[in-house]
Amino acid sequence: MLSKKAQYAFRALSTLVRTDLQRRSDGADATVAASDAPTSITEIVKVHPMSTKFLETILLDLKRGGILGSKKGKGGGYYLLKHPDDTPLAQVIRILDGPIAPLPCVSLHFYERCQDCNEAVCGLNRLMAEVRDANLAVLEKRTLSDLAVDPGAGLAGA
Amino acid sequence: MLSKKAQYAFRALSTLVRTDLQRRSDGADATVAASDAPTSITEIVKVHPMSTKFLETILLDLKRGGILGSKKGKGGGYYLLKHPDDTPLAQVIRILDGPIAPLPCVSLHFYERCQDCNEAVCGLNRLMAEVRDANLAVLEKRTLSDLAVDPGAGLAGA
DNA sequence: TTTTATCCCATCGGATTAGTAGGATTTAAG
DNA sequence: CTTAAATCCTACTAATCCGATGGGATAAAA
Repeated sequence: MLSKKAQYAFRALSTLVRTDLQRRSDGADATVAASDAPTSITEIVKVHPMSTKFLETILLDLKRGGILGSKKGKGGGYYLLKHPDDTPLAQVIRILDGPIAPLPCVSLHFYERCQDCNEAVCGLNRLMAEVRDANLAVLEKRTLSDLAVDPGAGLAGA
Repeated sequence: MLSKKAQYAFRALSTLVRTDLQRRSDGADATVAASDAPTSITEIVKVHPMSTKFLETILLDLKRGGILGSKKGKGGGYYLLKHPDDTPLAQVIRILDGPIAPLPCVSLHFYERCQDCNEAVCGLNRLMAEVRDANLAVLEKRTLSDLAVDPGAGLAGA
């Protein structure tokens, strides 16, 4: 299960994505830099009601994780460092919740050798690696862009 | 990540599965009932070193969950209620760790409505349902039998 | 100089997890 | 009938993690 941290992160990011895509279409030809249109925590909380202080630590994590940039002082806030297409959901989850794999011994980014079991011979290992791959197939393909799609378009029958 | 409980459960189950398959091939034509060949906690711990008391609570959970049967008293122990092919890994995980879905609002067996977000319109919902389905594709297909396959056979190149 | 922000660190209560303790109950065997 | 070996049951505990909060330092704009 995703932690509250990750859930809140995705909500906040959905707002940042919409802002980012707006900016890209308005200021065509990149006349406006992302760092010139940051969104403050206060603004995000207005859209997604949650603890301001808690969101603060989350956005800081995302910044340290290389997903967000920030601008301090009046008029400051956070902004996406890359195009929303270029940040897979997996990256967000790893920053806030750690491993995606169901076992440390099959984790790609947080690997730990397992005691009491020979990985080459352990049936569970192999199966959980399958689960990991199934997860990553979705989480590495889907990106921040997918968070912000307008559900009014084309989902009627889905 | 799987809890220790679930990990231990899978280890214990792998032993029970091997015993079960053995019995089925030895006593051909079902001359021996599963309840006549139970495996005690003591025996399991000999194979998989872990806290006896902790394993006790785990096997009790699996019994309450409908996966194991038990026989009390001297010579007693636990045994599989069904053919190993007929217990998907998903069932074990749900008993010990609860929901498989990454969010309560996309869980099939542990559904909870999410506050602060309209499910029909929420982008995260849709994506996490995808993740859930990817997980279940593996966890409902793979069964206890897959836990106990002999890795000596046919995995050399895998 | 004031206001509005991010940044940083420490703490805190509650929940969960992993494991323990002690005994009641059941069954087989001597 | 007694003993031994097993499951069953309830409660407890220690440690960790999670969600959240508090107080301030720093930076930038007006």
